[in-house]
This record gives sequence, C-alpha cells and structure tokens, in this order.
Amino acid sequence: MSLEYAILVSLQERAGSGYELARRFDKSIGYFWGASHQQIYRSLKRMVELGWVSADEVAQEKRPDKKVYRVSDSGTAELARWLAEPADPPTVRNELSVKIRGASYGEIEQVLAEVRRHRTLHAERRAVYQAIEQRDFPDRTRLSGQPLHQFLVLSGGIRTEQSMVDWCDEVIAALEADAGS
Amino acid sequence: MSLEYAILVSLQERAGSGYELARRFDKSIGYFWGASHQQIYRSLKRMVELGWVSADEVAQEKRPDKKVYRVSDSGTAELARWLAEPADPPTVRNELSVKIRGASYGEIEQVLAEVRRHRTLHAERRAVYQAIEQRDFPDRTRLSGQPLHQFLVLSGGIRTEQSMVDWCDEVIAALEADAGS
DNA sequence: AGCTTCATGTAAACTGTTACATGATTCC
DNA sequence: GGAATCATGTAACAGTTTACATGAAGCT
Repeated sequence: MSLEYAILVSLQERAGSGYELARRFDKSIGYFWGASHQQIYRSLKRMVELGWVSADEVAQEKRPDKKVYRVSDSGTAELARWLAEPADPPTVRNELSVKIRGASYGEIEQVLAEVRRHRTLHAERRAVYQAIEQRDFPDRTRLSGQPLHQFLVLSGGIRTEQSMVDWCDEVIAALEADAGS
Repeated sequence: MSLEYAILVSLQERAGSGYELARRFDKSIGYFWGASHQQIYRSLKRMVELGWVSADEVAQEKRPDKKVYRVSDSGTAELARWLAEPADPPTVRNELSVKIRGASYGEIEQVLAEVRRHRTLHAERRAVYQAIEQRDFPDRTRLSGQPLHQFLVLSGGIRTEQSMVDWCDEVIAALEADAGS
C-alpha cells in the first residue's frame, strides 16, 4: 500500500497527471520509491475510489487530454494518519549476495564480473544523486522544513549507494586475491 | 524466482527438510534473503516438479516424519547457469524515506520517533551480524573459497546496517535541530 | 520513414503476505 | 496445564512485473 502514500506525498508537493507522476517516479521520487506507469495508473484509480484524490480533466492543444490529480481533504488526513504509524524495515533480499554466497557452485569469474558491473551501476547512481545535491542544496547548513526533509532523503540515497560501492570494492579485492593465490 | 536459487545454495551447503530450511532463513541466510515457511514449502514443491531437488522421506522416533531435500544434478547445473546470469539491482523502495520526505504533512515528532525506532532496529541487527563475524571468522585475513564468500556476504550485511544507523543519526540530529530553532 | 515524447490504460503471470489448519513431544 | 519446538501444508489476498494496446505530435 506504500505506493499510494508516496503518490500522496508527491501530489501534495504539486498536483499532476498520471504521466507526470510516472516521470517523477523515474527521477526525484525514484531514488526512494520506484514505480512503473502501470502501477501508478492503477493506484490513482483506487485512490479516486477511496476519495483520497480528485481528478480534473484538462483539455490541451496539440496534446492528448490529461487528468490532473490533487489531494483531497480526506487524502490529507489519511497521509497524516499513515505518517504517524510505525512500519518495520522491509525483509532483506539481496540477489547479488545469494550469488556471492553460492559462487563456489559456479564460475567465480562470472560472479566477479557481475559484482564489477554492480559496482559501476551503484557508482553511477551515487554520481547522479551527488549532482542533484550540488544543484539543489548548495548551502546545506541552513536547511529547514520541507527542503531539509528532501535533502535528508537524498543523503540517505547517497549513503546507500556509497555503501554498496564500498562493499563491491571489498568483494572484488577479496575474490581477486583468492583467485590469484 | 530468486528464492529457489537461495534454497539451492543452502541445500548445496547441506541437505535438509523444509522446516530446517525455514530455520536457516530465520538466521544465517536471513541476513541476505528473507523467506517464510509458506514460501519455502511452495518453492520446494515447485523445485521437485522441475527436478532440481529430490525428497527422501525420513521416519523419526518421537518426532513427525520429515522430507529431506537434496540438490539433483539438474539442480546443480541450473544453479551454475543462474550464477553466471546478470541481474540488475532491485528497485529502491524505502518506506522510511517516504515518511521523512512527507514529514511536513503530518506530525514531525511522530516521524522522528519512527526514525529513532529504526535506528535501534538497525543497530541491533548490526550487533547480531558482528557477533556472528567474531564467532565464525576470528581470523578473517586467511579466508579462502566458501568461507570467504560467506564472510563477504556477512560483511555486506554489517555495512548495510551501519549505513542505516549512520543515516538515522543524521536524520535525528537534523530534525531535532530544526524543531529546536 | 522512424524515433521520442505525451498520454492512458488492460491482462496475465508471478511473487509475497497473512490467516487458517493439524498434531505430537518436550520443557516449565 | 500451557507454551515452545518440530513438522507440514492450504487458501485468500495483495502487490509487482511484463507484455500488449492505442494514437497523435514533433524532430531528424
């Protein structure tokens, strides 16, 4: 159900169409909650039924019509209720770890190649987040309220990616040394 | 489908019953792949149908009968095939981040309380992993092969939890300072 | 002529969670 | 007498992924 709440937060920041929301989930919101356009359209439908959002049909020139969604009073209340509710961290599920743990039942070189590939992917994501940090929060000492919250989430993303890069480096070094001896 | 492969790795290390596997997913394997007993029984059934594992019925005294599963040749081959296959990192989905990003639409104190609770949970997990590290890998410099791979996965778990603890500390300090000003 | 962007959806397959269900033994 | 452990499953529901589906405008 969390996708609904991620959408509520995003629509609370700015009203928008399903398509626009899907774009946001490819970018800014994507670094803490990923979702495809199919999921978003389905969730919006449910949220309209629940009365959490209202949809205004907007006709556009030279573009297809779009429905602009905004959060209703009941949606605002529901978001506040959910924010106060505790939720445990999700179950750990790391496919790369399964492959490393099982490396001796396959070709270690191929697992190593996969770890190197992940190292690159995580370093790229970290670079993207750091670019956003530099662009949007140049003076991070005097942040307050909503911009502070946005910064803190971004900082978590950078920490997570950095931690993955460090771990991949440790794994690569250890497997290379083990293969060479 | 990854659960099947996590089970193959675990059964490759040692044959066992569904119940025993569920215990392992509560402990050692649990720190990189979580699964409930329901999922495990369902997967084992599928894996028998696929011919990846075979089940031997074992009668026990003063205990219910159990089925001991072991990996077949076809399962061994399938695991090796999967290990060589690339797989992208999973979609990021961090519920706590959604709550922090949306904090200004609810009671910040309650979100802060939730961050503090998560800080404790992650620190506890980290302590559990570090205890396993001290117990099972006292001399981590001379590890090789399977024990090395096990150590590297454990090290990833410690890094992840440490990174979450650090992030929670950053968030707590920032939100406290912002509330106090 | 073909690719990208805008714009919205449906449907099937797969994966994961929660609740229900049973029954014996062992420990306190 | 009651809780925990051993041992195995089914069923309903919720959520996610992948594939299919349509159609116009603008750019190269």
